[in-house]
Amino acid sequence: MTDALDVSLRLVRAQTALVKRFDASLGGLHGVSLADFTTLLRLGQAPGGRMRRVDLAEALGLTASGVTRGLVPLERIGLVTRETDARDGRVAYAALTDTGRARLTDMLATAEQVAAEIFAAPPWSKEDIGRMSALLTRLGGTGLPGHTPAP
Amino acid sequence: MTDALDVSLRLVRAQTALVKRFDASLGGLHGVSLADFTTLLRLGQAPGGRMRRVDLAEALGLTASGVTRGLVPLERIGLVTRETDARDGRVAYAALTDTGRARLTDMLATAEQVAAEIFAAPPWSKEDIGRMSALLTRLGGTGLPGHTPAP
DNA sequence: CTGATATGCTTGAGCACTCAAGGAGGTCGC
DNA sequence: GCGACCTCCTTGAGTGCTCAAGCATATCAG
Repeated sequence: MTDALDVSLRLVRAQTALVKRFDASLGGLHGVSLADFTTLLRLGQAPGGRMRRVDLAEALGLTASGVTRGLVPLERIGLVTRETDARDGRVAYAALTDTGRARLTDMLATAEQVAAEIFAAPPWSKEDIGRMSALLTRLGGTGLPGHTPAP
Repeated sequence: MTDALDVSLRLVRAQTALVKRFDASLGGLHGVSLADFTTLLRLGQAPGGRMRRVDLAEALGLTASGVTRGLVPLERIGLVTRETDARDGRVAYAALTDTGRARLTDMLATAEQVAAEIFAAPPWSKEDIGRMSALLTRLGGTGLPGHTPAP
C-alpha cells in the first residue's frame, strides 16, 4: 500500500475518533453535537451573526437539505432564528440569537479545551500543527476561511 | 480560535471531501464505497483472508452491529462469505472469497491512484506525509497496524 | 406581459451508522 | 450438572446525513 493511501485511511479513521471526543464533551456540557457547534461557530463568524442558508451549507460542506434539517433543533432550543429577506422572498437567513451567541462562547471554550487536550498528548510542535493545517486546507476543498500565511 | 481547534475542524472537513472522492472512483469503477473497500482491505491483510466479525469491527473502528450491516451487501454480491468456527459456536468469520480477493486487487489500484492524485496536488514532501501519518495515528486511537518507524 | 430558466429552500425516501436489548453459545465455581 | 456470568452476534429504533423531486420566487428575453 502506498503512503498516500495509508495516510488517507488514517485520516478517515482519525476523524471518527476526534468527532466522538468533541461530541462527548460538547454534548455533556452543552447538549449539542460537534456539527451543531460548527454551525453556530460559522454563524458567529459571519457579519451580523447571520447567513443565508445556502451559504451556510457551503461553509459547512453540507447540502442545503442537511442545513435545513440540522437547524431545526437549534431553532427549537432558541439558539438560532429564521429571518427573511425583504428584497428576495426566496432566501431565509439563519441568525444567531443573543442566547445563541452567549452559549456559543461557552461552547467555544469547551471545544478549545478538547482540542488542546487532543494535541497536547503527542509531542508535536506548533509548526507541525501548522503544516498539518495547511495540508488539510488543501484536502478539504473550498469552504474554510483559508488561514493564508503572510508572504 | 486556537490552532488546535482550527486544525481539528479542518480535519473533519477534509475527511468528508476525501471520502467523497474515494466513493466516486470506487463506486464508479467497482460499485463499492470507501467503507466497503476498507473492510475488504482489512480482510485481505488478515491471515487466511478472514477475521472474526468482532475483530473486524475493532479494526475498522465500528461497532459490531455496523459490521453486521455493512457485510450484508458484500456477502450478497459474493465478495465475502460467512464461515463458522467448529470450536466456538458463537463466532462467525467474515472471509474474502476468491472473487473478493481478485476484485480487491483492482480496487486497491484504484484507491492508490486516487490517493496519489489527492496528494500530488499540494507540493508536500514524503516526510510531510509521514509526519502527518504519525500524528493521525495518535489521533485515531487504536485499530490501525501502526506504521512504527525504524528506530 | 408572458414564458423559460435559474435560485433558495423544504420534503420524502433511503442509507450507514449508533445504542440498547436480546438470543445463542461458552466458561467457571461449586 | 447447574446456575451465574461472559462473549459474539443480530435486530429494532433512532439519528444525521444524502439525493431527487417539488414549490415559490426571481430574472430575463421577446
